[in-house]
Parts: sequence; structure tokens; C-alpha cells
Amino acid sequence: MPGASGAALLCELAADGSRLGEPALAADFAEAVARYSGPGTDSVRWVWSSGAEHYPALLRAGVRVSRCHDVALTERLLLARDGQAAEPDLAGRPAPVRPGMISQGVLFDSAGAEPPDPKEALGALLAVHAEQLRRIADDEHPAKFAALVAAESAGELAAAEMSFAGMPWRADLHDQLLAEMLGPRPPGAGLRPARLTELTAQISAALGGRPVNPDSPSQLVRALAAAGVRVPSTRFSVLHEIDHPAIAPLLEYKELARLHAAHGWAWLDTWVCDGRFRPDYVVGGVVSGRWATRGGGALQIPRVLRRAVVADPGWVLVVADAAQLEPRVLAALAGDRAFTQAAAGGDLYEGLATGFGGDRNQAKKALLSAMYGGAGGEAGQLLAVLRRRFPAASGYVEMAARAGEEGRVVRSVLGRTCPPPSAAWRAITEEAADSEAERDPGAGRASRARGRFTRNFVVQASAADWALVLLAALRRRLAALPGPGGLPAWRWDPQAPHLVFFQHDEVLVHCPEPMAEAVVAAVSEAAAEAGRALFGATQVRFPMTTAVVGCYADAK
DNA sequence: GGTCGGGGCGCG
DNA sequence: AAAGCGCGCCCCGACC
Repeated sequence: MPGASGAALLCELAADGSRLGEPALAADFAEAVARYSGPGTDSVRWVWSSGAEHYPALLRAGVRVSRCHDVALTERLLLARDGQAAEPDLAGRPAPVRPGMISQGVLFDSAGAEPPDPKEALGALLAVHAEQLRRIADDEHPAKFAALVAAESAGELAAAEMSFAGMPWRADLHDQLLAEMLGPRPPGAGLRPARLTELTAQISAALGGRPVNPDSPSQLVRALAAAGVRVPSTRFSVLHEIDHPAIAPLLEYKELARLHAAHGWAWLDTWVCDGRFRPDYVVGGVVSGRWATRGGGALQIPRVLRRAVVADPGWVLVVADAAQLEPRVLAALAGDRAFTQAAAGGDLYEGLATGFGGDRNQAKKALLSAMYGGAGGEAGQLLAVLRRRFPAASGYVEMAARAGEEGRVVRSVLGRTCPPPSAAWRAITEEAADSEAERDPGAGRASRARGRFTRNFVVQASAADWALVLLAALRRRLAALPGPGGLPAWRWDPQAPHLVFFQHDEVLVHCPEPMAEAVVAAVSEAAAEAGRALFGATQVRFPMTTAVVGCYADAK
């Protein structure tokens, strides 16, 4: 850590969170962590206010930790469980922060604003931590909730390490791809690439010659109407049905303009440095427990740009994604026998298809409708089939939907809890009405919308639980592989395999080519471990599709 | 000059 | 009658 601010106040704790001995001042936190990391210290778990705040500096000092309890992330899980989900009040003020939380911790930084007394800050942190352990033990399912806390905390470690390592990214290939599609890089920042200018001219010409800004949906709707084409919107699904000379250049424009705006040269300049893209992950940033990222659109990288993700010379990428994760999770959650049978094989939808006259596509559509709350078109009929053939699975999501419609909360398999309904939702849905006819139609709409949310939450959040446990298990197994440099596990080893990307149900490991086989094995062991951690002895399998490639685009 | 909601679309 | 979940990000255009 830079300068004089790398000091830390440390205190050993017992398993119940009580102090063992007096706090000790360490002049160099990284060195202190290293001291606690020798052989026989596998069970050490660092308790700190926030890994996001403290771990990157350790990594820069070449030190990694294997386990931690992240007080900030844990507090958020507990608050959500106890129905205290943050909701901005009418004045837009942020939710209150509990004393001793978040900003104060094991570490103090003399460079910052007037620091709190370190001993007091440490005392507050320890008190919150001990209280968290009690609250976890009080959970309806303490072991599962503790597993969730451990996985969330490990996720923060993995996130910091992935940002530190960075995803290999060839700026030269990215630039080449952009040039092929858009024309050469424009000389100035605000200038449009040649191809977009050409397409804009073609669109305007096809619509009668008056200039039209293809980025403006309202201008497009008007210009199309003037040309005799009436459209309710300008989205792709609407436009691509239409037969008109303006449509082809317009659709091409939309695709390219988006690429240019979201992941074009400006993105490259901002986000890729020294051959690495370093996303800023927000662990648990989505209510379902999925991660988000801050800037960089790391979880929306267009598939075409995977060409630019290339392993270093002598290295490979192990690309692993969970096959049909959400339906498998539903099968295990519901314990549906027939469904579980289908999920015991390789292709889940194929296994379900017998229930739908052998039509795999129909089976898939029915399942997605059940998980998302779709009801329109043929979905209704397919859902009826699903209900008959797989009663426990559809019953499970129907129950979740009903809970949501009634304003209750639902939980993932490890106990992540969805937010309670907003005050506005309650006001709309609880409005008294003398008869169904007088009821505000908005009430039914809001109620059903929340039902779709909770219906999906139980599946999406449980799938996120699974992926998080997978990530934590894989991280641990990778660290245990004998590294080529022979460094101990507590040292960050740039020569060893490491996670570089995580996207909901997919992970990338960058590793020396000779170690690829060991990494692939670690992935499948981690997947099996995640299945056991969530569901015990279920028959449902959670297979990973794994590819060892030089370039991300060559996976699957 | 800024903020903010909507349209649209990338990813899962 | 409404009409499939979760995000982040871009641009536009209305508004202050």
C-alpha cells in the first residue's frame, strides 16, 4: 500500500466473534496478512468492513487472502432478510446507515478526512460482526444463510482479483474489428464513422430525401409514416417484419451505431490499458444476487467483440458456462420428480420434450413462460401442459407468484430475500373498493407485475446462489493448484491460473496452456460442489460446457 | 447549462 | 385486458 496509510489495527477473534486478546497495531497490513498466512492457517478468516475497500491494496502488495467475512455485504443480506430493504423516501434521501457500518473498519487511513478513533472503530466493527453472527444463527436455515454469507464474501475477493488481473484484451484486434464494420477510426472524438454516415444518407433517401436522424425514434416513426409505413415503435422486432427499402440500411445502422456508441473507440480508450480490460464489479449489485458493473458495460460485451479477447502467448482461456442453469435450478428447488428426471441428462429441454409431443422448442418456450410469467399467445396452452406433466415445478413458481401478488417476500435457496413491495405499490393495491368493477385497474396490473417479479426471483436468485458458490469453489481450487512459480497460496502469483471474467452463469479462467486440463477438472468439481451446497443429494445435474481456447470467440 | 424518463438494445 | 424476468448504457427530447 502506498505511503504511510498502510497501517492496520488487528484483533484475533474466536469463532463466535468475541475477542481473543487485545488489538495490535500493524504498521503494514499486507505484511501482517502475510504473517497470518503460513502453513496451518487455512482456517483464518479475515473480518473486515468491506473487501471492495481493502482488498485491492493487498493485491497490489502481492498478497491474497483465502477467506473473509465482509461485514458490509453481510449487513445488506441481513437487512434484506429482515425486510429493511433500502427504499429512498419521498425526499430522495438515501437509506440510513447503521452506526459502525461500512466506512469504518479494521483499517484507518490517515490521508482521509478526520479519522474516527481506530480503537473505537474497531470496537464498533467487532460488535456489528458479533451481532451478525447471532443474526445468521437465528435464521430459519442458519447453515444455508451462513453459506450465502461466505459465498458473497468470497465473491468480493474474486471480483477484486478479476479486476486486478484483468481480462486479456487485444486493443489492436478490437480496432481492426471496428474498422471493418464502421470504417477507419474518425480523426476526431465527435465525428461519425464513414459507414454510419453512408447509412444515414441511404435511410434519408429511401424515406423521401428529407434528413432523418436514425438515432431518434420519434423522427423515424414520423418519416416512416410519411413514406406510408405505420409502425408502433422502431424496435428491431417491429422493423424486421417490414418490406421497405429504408428498413435494411436502418437495421444495419442500429446495430453498428450501438456498437460504436457502447463499445467503440471511446470505450477502448477508456477501458483497455496494457492489454487488459478491468471491469469494476459490484458484487450482489442486483436484487437477485447477480453482479452488476460500474461503467464499461462489462456484462453486455457484444459477442462480435469476443474476437478481441485473446489469451497471452503460451496461455489459454478456459471458458465455462452452466448449461440451462435456471431450469435445472427450478427442478432441484421444486424437487419435481419428472422434471428432475429430465434434468439428470445432458440436454434438459430434450428431456422435457417428451411431455410436449417431442417438440424441444415448445418445451423450452413453456419453461421460459413459467419462469418469466409469460401468458400471451401459445404460452397459455404450453403452461397447461407443463402443469399437468410437471406439477411440482409449476406449483413452485405459482406459489412464488402468489406470494408476490399478495405483497409477501420470497427467498432464494440460500436465503437471499427479495425486496418488500414499495409504499407506492401498497397504496395502489390496498385501496379499498366496493366491487371488483370499481377497483383501480392499476391495482391488478401492479399486483401481477410483482407476481412476475417474485416468480422469477426464486429461480434467478437461486441460480445466482449457485453461480456464486461455483465461483468461490473454483477460486479456492485454482489457488490450491501447484503454481508454476512455486509461490505459496497467500502470494498473488501472476504466473498461476486466475479467474478473469464472471457473467451470471459463465466464468473465464486465464491459465498457462499446460495447466488447462487441471483447470477444466477444477471447474467441474466446483460445479458439483455448488450443486451439493445448495440442494444436498439432488439427482439434478449441473453440467458445465467447457472450452479451452486461445480466443473467447472460439468457445462454443 | 443541467437533469430525468423513455426508447431501444447489448448481455444473462 | 394485458401481454416474459434481471440489469447498464446510449441517445433523444422534454423540462427546469
